[in-house]
Amino acid sequence: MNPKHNLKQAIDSLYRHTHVNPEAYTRLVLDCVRLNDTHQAKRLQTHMDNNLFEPTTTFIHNRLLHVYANSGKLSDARNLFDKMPQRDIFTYNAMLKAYSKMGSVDDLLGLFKTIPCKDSVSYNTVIAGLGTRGCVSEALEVFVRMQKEGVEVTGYSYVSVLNACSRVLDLRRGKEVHGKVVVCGLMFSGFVCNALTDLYAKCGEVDAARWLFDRMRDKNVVSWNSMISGYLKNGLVEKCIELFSEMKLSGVKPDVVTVSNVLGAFFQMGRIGEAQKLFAEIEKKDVISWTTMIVGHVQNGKEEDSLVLFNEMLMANVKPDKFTISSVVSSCARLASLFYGQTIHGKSVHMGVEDDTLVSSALVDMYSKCGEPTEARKIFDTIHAKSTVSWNSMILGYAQNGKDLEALTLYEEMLNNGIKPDSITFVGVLSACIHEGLTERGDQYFRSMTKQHGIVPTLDHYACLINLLGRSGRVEGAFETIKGMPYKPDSLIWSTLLSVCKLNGDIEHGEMAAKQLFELEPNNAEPYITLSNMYAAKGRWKDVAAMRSVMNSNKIKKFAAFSWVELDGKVHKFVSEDRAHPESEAIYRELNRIIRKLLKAGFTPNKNLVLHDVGDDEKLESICYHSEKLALAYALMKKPEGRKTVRILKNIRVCGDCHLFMKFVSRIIGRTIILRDSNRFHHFSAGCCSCKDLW
DNA sequence: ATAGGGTTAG
Repeated sequence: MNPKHNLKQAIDSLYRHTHVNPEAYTRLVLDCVRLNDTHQAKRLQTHMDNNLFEPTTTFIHNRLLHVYANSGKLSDARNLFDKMPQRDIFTYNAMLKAYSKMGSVDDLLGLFKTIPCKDSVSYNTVIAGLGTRGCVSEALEVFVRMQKEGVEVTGYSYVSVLNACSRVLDLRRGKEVHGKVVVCGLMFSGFVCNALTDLYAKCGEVDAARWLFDRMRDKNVVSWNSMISGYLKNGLVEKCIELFSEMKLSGVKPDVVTVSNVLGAFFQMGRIGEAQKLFAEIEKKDVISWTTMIVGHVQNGKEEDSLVLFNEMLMANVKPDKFTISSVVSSCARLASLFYGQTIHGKSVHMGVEDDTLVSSALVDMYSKCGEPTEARKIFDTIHAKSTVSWNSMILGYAQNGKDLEALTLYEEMLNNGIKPDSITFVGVLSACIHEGLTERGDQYFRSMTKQHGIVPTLDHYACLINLLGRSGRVEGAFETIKGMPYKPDSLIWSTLLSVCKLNGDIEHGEMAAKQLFELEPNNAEPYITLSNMYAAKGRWKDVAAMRSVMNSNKIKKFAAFSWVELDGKVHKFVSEDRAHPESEAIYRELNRIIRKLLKAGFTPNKNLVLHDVGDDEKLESICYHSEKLALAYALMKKPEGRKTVRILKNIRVCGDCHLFMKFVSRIIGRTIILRDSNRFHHFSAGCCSCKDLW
């Protein structure tokens, strides 16, 4: 029947006897090895200890050690190793294996030094262990030493050392090893050739990899996978899919690794349907293929589907790991779904992965993007070994939520803790300065990047600087910055300039920025709308009309705007002037009630923010029923009582009228509103917004 | 008498 169950029963019966003959132990330990069953191995060892059984050879203990080593049970391995009366080369090699899988590099090298009679296997194990930790020079050192000491260098040695090189993309040293492989005549070994193919592919020399691949006599599934993943890593997505077709014709059966690679290729091309079809065809779906599906959906803006997939994965009894959890957490972040985010947070705690860098920073990001910087901070404070990534997530979280001074304080704290800031850190720091209007301080931070931290500013940082200068009225300075950049300005730079021009009513520079954007992104309606609104603000209706006719003749469509709210775990989506919701009538009644209340309190809709120069009544109509207002009305209607915060999400930037509207609602109706638009967070409370009216 | 070390995917 079930071999694992049989083993358990055999060991159960062992426990009913006190005297056991050595052959029985030998038989059982071999079963433990065959099934790699650490649990039964431990029970077996306990039984031997309890009965003071002292084996005459090292064999049984060595096999137990091997089971522990192979399943990463480092402490069990170490305990057994420490109390073994005699040790031979098999003992040492098994312990080396345990360290190379789990322990520190120091432990690994420390043990290696003490081994009295190292053989080829000892060397190969250490080289492999060093390689998986990215210690290439150490791995190479051991490799050289083994040659000097006359230990036999085998295919195993070459594969391990090549793997070390490819892990850190060290092609120069990899090529030296390649030379040695040729001299030794090991080019016909499949393992060695696969490792070489992988090395060249990973290091960006796809053609060299393909050359080797084409000359391989017996390509196995790993050969194909190495080449397919090489194409994918180098962005040759079509080649990757093409080779997959060739593979199917070759008669080598694709496995779950092949499919995971090809899935990645389909997702990169947005061919989601094909990815789903391919995924459905794999019989044995593992964590990685599920996670690839989840990540692929998130990358293609299908966050809800990624959560559905996550559920299906759990139903299929595949255990998620830290990669899965961090990607579903970021799915929740992008959806700003506090409900699911908290559920998955709970799951991560249960799994014990919440302290992992990947997971914890995703959690900090999730709570921040749900407008909960205080919760984010709680997570941040529990992280044991905070990495640059952890600090970055929290600094950015504060900055996104209008807690700009907290962001800057945290940055100073980061420096005091001796953590090195990186390029991302400064995006957070600079945007905090922008919103606080700290022009001088921001400028200093910008200069400190190169001077004190050796970080080359990217276009993102220049965009922050332009924002910083522009918002303090120095549009000319912002423009000079663009001219002085070591890069060609991209659309981000020009749209940043355009937005500060709008703030300053600087039509001259605004037109210049818009003109660049028209060329860089001919289908983007944003610059047309912004420029048009700038003209409208100055009453230049002729120019407004001209903009509209250009948009019409070039068939430029506004990006569909929508907002959504999450109520009791269900997402409700609205578009402008939406009548599709089943409770539409009630929603409009509620919204009109709110509008009347606000008008009495002095709210004046800002009619200049409408693109079309239509009649005033019509303007009012189209502006009053923007999607975020409908979402707000729905949320207030469904949750009228209590002081609960209303959270609304919007896929594009909030307009000035809606912003003013929300401020009024927070004061007159007395509810806190968190509105996340495509750009940042707006916390409305008592008539004020955390963005300080700059966005 | 028995035993060990290596390649591919997020």
